[in-house]
Amino acid sequence: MKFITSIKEDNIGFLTGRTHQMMRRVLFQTFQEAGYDVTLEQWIILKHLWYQDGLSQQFFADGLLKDKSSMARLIANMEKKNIVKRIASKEDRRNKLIYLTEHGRTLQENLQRLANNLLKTITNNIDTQEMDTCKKVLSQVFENAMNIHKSEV
Amino acid sequence: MKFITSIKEDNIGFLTGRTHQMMRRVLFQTFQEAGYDVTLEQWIILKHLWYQDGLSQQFFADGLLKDKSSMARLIANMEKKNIVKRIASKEDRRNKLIYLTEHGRTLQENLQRLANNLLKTITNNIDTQEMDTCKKVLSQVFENAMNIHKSEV
DNA sequence: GCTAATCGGTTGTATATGCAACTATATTTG
DNA sequence: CAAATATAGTTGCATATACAACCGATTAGC
Repeated sequence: MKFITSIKEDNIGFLTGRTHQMMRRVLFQTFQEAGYDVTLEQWIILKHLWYQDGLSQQFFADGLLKDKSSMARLIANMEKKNIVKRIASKEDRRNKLIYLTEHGRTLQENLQRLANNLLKTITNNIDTQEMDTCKKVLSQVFENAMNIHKSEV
Repeated sequence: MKFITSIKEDNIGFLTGRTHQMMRRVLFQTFQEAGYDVTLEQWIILKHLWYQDGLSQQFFADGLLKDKSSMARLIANMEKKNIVKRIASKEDRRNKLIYLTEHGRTLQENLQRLANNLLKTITNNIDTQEMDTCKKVLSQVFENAMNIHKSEV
């Protein structure tokens, strides 16, 4: 895919979108080339499951700010790939709790390594101070946007 | 949609994704509430068409770093809404040139105003210097990611 | 000039996402 | 306690995205 410089934008919205999209692609590509069919979104879920599993779909939907239907399908795809399994909670049968499968657990080490290396490569030539500023600004922009989002409900 | 603080990440990839997603939603919501059924992606195309139309799908695909099939469907959706029309080029009959419809042209003033106001609100409390640093870092991250992307082709 | 390679676009398949409507299961309330 | 309300999840529909396979038009190479 070629990059033609004709189209330029420098507003923060465009830059976050473009950067996110490219990072998303590169991460997926990195996983694929290592033989793992795992998307960025699945990987984010996995990271949390490695830390703690047995949480509900709704928990992830709330925590990651996605619609519950988006989360349902994301998890369904992961179940299809035998990375996770869903088990209805006995305390509250509405909840479906997400657990790693054996296979899902084995992915941790390699995916983590691949992702860490990639992040290192991608942020290698960037000043730490400036990166922190960037993160701070992004967090503030995010919060501002979320406040509008909420207030318009 | 509630925000549960249980899930925290502070790596640049997660932050750009989350921020982009929220800005995308809020922009769409703002347009919708003003009576315009226009997505962020459609709006980006529109901005360039207002500047210059009669360009091919492939031009936009290259310039915005999307697959040509993604662009084809994005433009098709805009055509369905009668915002743009596609006309095969006479010089090179492979090219489909994108033109604004009358209706598409009338959107400019209001959408631009809505988007500008939104951006102002969202970046209101952010230091200009820090915003510039943020943009610089995002651009660098983007380029780094793109170099990996290209190199792995 | 003819064949091969390239290019622009479309379509099928897959993933991610959100809204709305719906089901089933709690919880709240009168 | 029964009825109303709230919650978790699923499904239909719509959008955006990418890859692969394909078609038709154009260009390159011999």
